[in-house]
Amino acid sequence: MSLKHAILILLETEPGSGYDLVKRFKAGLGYFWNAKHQQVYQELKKLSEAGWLAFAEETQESRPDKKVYRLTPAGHSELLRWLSEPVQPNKINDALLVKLFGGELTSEDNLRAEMSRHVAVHRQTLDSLQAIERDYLALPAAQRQGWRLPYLTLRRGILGEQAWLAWADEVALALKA
Amino acid sequence: MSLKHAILILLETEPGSGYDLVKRFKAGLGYFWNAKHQQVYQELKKLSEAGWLAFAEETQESRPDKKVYRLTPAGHSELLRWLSEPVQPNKINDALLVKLFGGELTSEDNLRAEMSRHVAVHRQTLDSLQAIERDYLALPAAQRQGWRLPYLTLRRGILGEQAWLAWADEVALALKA
DNA sequence: TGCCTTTATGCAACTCCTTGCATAGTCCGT
DNA sequence: ACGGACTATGCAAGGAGTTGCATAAAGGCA
Repeated sequence: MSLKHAILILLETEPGSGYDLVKRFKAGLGYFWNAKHQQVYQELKKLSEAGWLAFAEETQESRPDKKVYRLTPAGHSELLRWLSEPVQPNKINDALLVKLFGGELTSEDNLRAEMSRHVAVHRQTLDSLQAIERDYLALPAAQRQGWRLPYLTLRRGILGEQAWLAWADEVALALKA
Repeated sequence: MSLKHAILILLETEPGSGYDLVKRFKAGLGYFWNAKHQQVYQELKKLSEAGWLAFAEETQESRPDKKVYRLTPAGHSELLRWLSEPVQPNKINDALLVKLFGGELTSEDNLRAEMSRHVAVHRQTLDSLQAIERDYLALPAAQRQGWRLPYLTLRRGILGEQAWLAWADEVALALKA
């Protein structure tokens, strides 16, 4: 759906290679849009064929050559078009909840163990989001201004993870009884 | 991934047709696992071919005939196997956040309008989850016991939607300035 | 010297999921 | 009498995303 447009947004800010984009996904957008390297490369190819991106091959010494992609005017207007139209509310597919829903068929120990694995992951995610938040809040106000929208997405991550962990406490209580 | 197992869980509780399952998805599991009718039918076919489900064709008068699916012993043990092994933490793909992340390229009016559309959806979801919660809490304790695990998944939905709406308030504040 | 990680890209094959179309009788409201 | 919603299933085609493999050179560590 919007992997296309996530890529356009990242390249609009700054041109880069597929490899680059994967790293940038991990650093920022990655908290709410996941993509493996394969998908990024495939999408870059499609976006070039559609005329939304152009690339220049850069030969490098002591490193593999790379393709640096940037938006074409058509890509830019496609991005503006997409931004102006409504996006679909998100659909949730959460295997953990499927498991819990059917949890009567397995042991509570199993469910508790599963929950602690997930709690560990969510706590770590929350920690790293909060570390990013601290860095952001330490910036001078002028610089904060430029990142205020990405910061709102970060807040979504933080509030979401906190709610998740609060829920996990409820579950822990219920599974103790 | 686990649409297969969501179907196995539903049919383990009670056999049913594809059409049935779609309705049951909407009524319960649907808040955390989405599937269109096509996917359900396709999956039922695959699960039968894999030997995890068996079906009986029921001819009906004044209604189309239907296929009633139920678990085979192989399906039952596959379900137990799946429940005993860890599930992957959920990955998030949220187009709204992509849009907000790149929101500098569009107007704040546009972003505010987008947010209110989504707020409306989330408020409605929260309402209907809370209605289900009220019904659950009104049951006698003995009956509540049987639904306590599905109830925990409902709580996830409620806490998640509340956190989403709290975030939306933060966004509204930030976009006002 | 040998192994792992990083840089950098991609094919092939697959599964998962969506979209559009098709069929066909019943029941309900207007 | 007609239109719409409900019951019930499915094909065909395509888009989205995953998994496994392949290549290849540089730099760090033991």
